[in-house]
Amino acid sequence: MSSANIKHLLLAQFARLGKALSHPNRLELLEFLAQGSRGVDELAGLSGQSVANTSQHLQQLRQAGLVQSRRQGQRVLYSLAGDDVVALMDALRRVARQHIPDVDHLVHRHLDPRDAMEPVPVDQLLERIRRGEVTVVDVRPEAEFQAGHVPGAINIPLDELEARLGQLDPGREVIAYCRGPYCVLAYDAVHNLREKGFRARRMEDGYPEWKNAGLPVEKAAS
Amino acid sequence: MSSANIKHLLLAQFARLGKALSHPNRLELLEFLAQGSRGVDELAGLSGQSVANTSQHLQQLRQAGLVQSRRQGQRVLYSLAGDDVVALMDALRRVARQHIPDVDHLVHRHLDPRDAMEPVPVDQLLERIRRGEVTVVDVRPEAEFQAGHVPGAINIPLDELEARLGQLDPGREVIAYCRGPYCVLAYDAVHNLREKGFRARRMEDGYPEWKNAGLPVEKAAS
DNA sequence: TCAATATTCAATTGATTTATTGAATATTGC
DNA sequence: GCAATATTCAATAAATCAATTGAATATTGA
Repeated sequence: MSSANIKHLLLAQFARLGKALSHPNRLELLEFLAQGSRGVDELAGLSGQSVANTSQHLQQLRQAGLVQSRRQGQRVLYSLAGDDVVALMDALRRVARQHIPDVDHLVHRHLDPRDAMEPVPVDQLLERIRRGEVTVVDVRPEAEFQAGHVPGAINIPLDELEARLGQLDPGREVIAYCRGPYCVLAYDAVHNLREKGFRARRMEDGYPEWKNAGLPVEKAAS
Repeated sequence: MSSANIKHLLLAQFARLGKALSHPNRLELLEFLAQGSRGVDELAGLSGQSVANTSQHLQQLRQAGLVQSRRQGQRVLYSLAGDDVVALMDALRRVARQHIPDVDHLVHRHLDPRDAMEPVPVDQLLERIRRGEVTVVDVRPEAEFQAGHVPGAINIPLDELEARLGQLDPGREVIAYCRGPYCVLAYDAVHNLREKGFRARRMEDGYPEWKNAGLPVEKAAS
């Protein structure tokens, strides 16, 4: 086999990977999976598409090598193929933010300028949690929270934030986080909390990055 | 605008990036561009496709934000949008190698096992070049060499290697490199050189990574 | 074994993508 | 201004992809 042929075979394989990343639905599935294993039905619900459609997208992701599946009883659980997939998605987001004006624009328009200036770095946060200096709020839906979350965090999905403000100590700073650096839930939460008079900041990055950094993780009792 | 809408707008933008990475021809163009600026005509020649086709792929890459173009006289010069694009391609290759059995297989089948074991790390190499301990051979085509290469390297395209063995000092170790960690030219060169009795190893990674690491670069006089 | 649940397969339709071709545009050198 | 060169645009046909629908498969619990 000639070098040129090998080169083109390799390029074809890389392109298959790119193709898997070329549909919004699949990217959304990858984002959910970055938070933990999920069944097809569950993913269909989270992404708001039909089960059959979800299944087909998942199979494309699996054929591309981005996710893997294992059977557990009646259900088939999907999960990311490895941490390097998270790194790949991160590289994708980074390029998008850097070189597509719309992306940077969309993100910035939707956040209080101070939020952008004061994200809490992940490494400092762990120490502050241990000292009990901050209230950490996970604003993702309950299902995602139960699959794994930052130790000591309490789960208040964004929808319920206003109704459950009473659970928060007004004297302590609140740190909000969600699915990742581009997840806007945390931005919205910080914005709302500040309007109510809380000191609030968002965690830089989200749960997938936290988990991926090897930091401790807490799970709901099953 | 609701958070959900923003999220889907962002996903659509990320997907556009993925789509740009979903065709082998475009990936090949990106690999050439990782070595320096090139004109459309030149890229068409290098990748062996029509000029019109090349132009259209380049425009897709530009719309996706992966490359940029500037006019210089009659020609339009294309180049990568930034270093993060190299990082993205690297993440893509890494995932492919890790999770697509064929890719790892293709790469390994084509190299002498010792080559895999003894790649020369880039950081050590610079010092050894300065001390004149090694002969560095750039096995890429001449046009790519002239656009930029490792300081002190000599250019012997793979085709000409056998005919030009006389230019190499048999007493000095030869280090071969080409376009990147997946470029097979360097593997082939090392293999051929060893058959002729030379001590030869390949440089880990290739010219784009060398340049991207901020290491010194030499260019042909223009 | 049988019904119930979860997932996958298969077939269809409409939309998108690719390579090719030839024409159109922009810049240089005369 | 005019010819020559480099690049881009526009239109086409073949190929591929996405969402929907209904059927098929596999596992659990009775």
